[in-house]
Amino acid sequence: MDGDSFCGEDDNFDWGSEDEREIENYGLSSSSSLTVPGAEATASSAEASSSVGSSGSKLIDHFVGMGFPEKMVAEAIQENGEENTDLILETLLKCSARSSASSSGSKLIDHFIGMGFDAEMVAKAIQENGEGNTDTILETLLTYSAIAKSEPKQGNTLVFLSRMGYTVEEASIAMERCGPDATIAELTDFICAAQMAKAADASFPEEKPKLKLFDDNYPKHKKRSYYEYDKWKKKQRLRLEKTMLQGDDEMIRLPNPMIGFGVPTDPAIVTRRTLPEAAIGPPYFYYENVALAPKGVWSTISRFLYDVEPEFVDSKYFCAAARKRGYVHNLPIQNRFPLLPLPPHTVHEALPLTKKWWPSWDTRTKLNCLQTCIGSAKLTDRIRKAIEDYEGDPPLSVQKFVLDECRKWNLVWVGRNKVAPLEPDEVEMLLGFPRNHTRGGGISRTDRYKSLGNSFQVDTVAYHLSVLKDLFPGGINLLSLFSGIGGAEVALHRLGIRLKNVVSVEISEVNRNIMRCWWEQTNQTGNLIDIVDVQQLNADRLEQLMSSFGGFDLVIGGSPCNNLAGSNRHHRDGLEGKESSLFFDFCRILDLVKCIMTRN
DNA sequence: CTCAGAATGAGTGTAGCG
DNA sequence: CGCTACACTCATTCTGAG
Repeated sequence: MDGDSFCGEDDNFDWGSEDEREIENYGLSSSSSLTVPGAEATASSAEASSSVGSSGSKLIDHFVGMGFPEKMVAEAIQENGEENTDLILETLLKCSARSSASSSGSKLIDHFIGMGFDAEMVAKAIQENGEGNTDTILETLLTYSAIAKSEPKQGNTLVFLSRMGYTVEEASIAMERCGPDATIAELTDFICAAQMAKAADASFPEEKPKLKLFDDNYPKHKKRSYYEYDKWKKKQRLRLEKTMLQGDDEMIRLPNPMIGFGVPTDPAIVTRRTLPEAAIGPPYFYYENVALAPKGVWSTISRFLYDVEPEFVDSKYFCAAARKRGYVHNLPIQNRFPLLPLPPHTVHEALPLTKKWWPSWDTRTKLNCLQTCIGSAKLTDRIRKAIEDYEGDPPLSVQKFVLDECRKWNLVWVGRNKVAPLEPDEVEMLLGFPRNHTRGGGISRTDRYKSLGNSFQVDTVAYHLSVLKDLFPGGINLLSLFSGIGGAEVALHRLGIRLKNVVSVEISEVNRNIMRCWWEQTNQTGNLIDIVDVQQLNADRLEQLMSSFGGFDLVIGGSPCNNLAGSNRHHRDGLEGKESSLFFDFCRILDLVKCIMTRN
């Protein structure tokens, strides 16, 4: 069943190749020097690898315990020697990939049980889906376990890895090998090493390697198994190794001031940069997310986006509200220009009516980040009551209370002793959207705040995208992922860049309506295609779309920040969180677009 | 059912200071 | 350099009113 295009028929695998040696060393370096994230998992994985090799039989047990047949293990050990467990594992992976098509039902059951699912559940799932399709079996199992609330962590990890494009088999083996507490980074690196071992099977000199992707059913198996991908992963891994060896020095640090490669008011010192070769378009891409994500997240994002260094920018240099975001893109950075007219840069300029009521002891000139929730009426009432007892300035303690709340909720002064949250249209204006962009059409006030809070700051993004105007005088074809209320589209439109064909992927119906509305109101001459779910966007669909208008010039999107954002008390799970892991769909789709573009 | 209000801190980075 | 205090954060979940 498995296409296994990277696992060639050639049995004469060169175990001494350079790649292999890197893999060989990799386990050691990763377990000895990975400090963040997940020191626990590292410890357990180091323990696992040191516990084997003490005796031959123990070694066999080890691999048998991972689900490999004893005979296969024995042969692999004979072939590679006892010392090198990593090489043994590669051999086993290779062999089991080959024999997976003929795997027996009981082996399959064991396989899923080994993943932590209940035996009865597994049997049922296999019966339901047949033995052939492990993917659907897994989905069924995940559904069961989601219902049963059993093993949510493992289930999530598997879903996550599968979303990244790995097969269930690869993922589950990695999970077994790295232990239950392994971080996603460790798991992906493990899988990567295994894939590279397999990729080395394919002879190297081919010049048009990616074509294999399209001859078998890629989207069905989601396997990212082509030469360029492996090359890419190799670079990523080398970089990761380097970062781990050098410790925290290589961790991505936020710039201070957060102006990226420059802002209109503070031109950059850096005007040139050298992009990694793999990052160079077409297409151009532009990825956005919150700057203050948990540690390690931006390293991973950068690593998955061709090692491009993120550009961290605070939108307070573009408008009257802060918005600290990281942008990973391969756009030129010379000759940027801002949208005109320049938006107001202070609260007083943005909201002139507040100036009259603004007390001298509130020294704010900028608002904090515009979020998805607003302060309540009760809070503003408490603040009024706290202040109105005093003739002049309230005591410092009261001032502090009021200021803290004002900063936390972005309250502004709208009357004597009266503060209030921003109105939705004020948020629209601050973010660079046309007035009433999100108003009407059946959207509630709460939803407006939510959609706006999740959006781009248009002036900031437009500044970065402005370089496209000269590059594409005739307009661009745009693939907009996680479009939301259309921040990217609005930015390009305001830059005067014609939108020829826009494929917009957005799961929220109200947001799609907002976008469609804007599209029609602004008399666009191009073509807008809606897609609901990024996960529907597979190779077939992309090829079909791209063949009709000849590829995308720009792939843009900010994937969900839910599990990265500091405001999230409940599920700040990092990139492997339920929503935030959609980042890997951005990567997957960008890779596909890149592939299709280079082929044509 | 929708909608709005209220309660729910941790994680991270930074400025200041000895 | 380490320490401390402080500031800030594209949110989720529950509850009650209508």
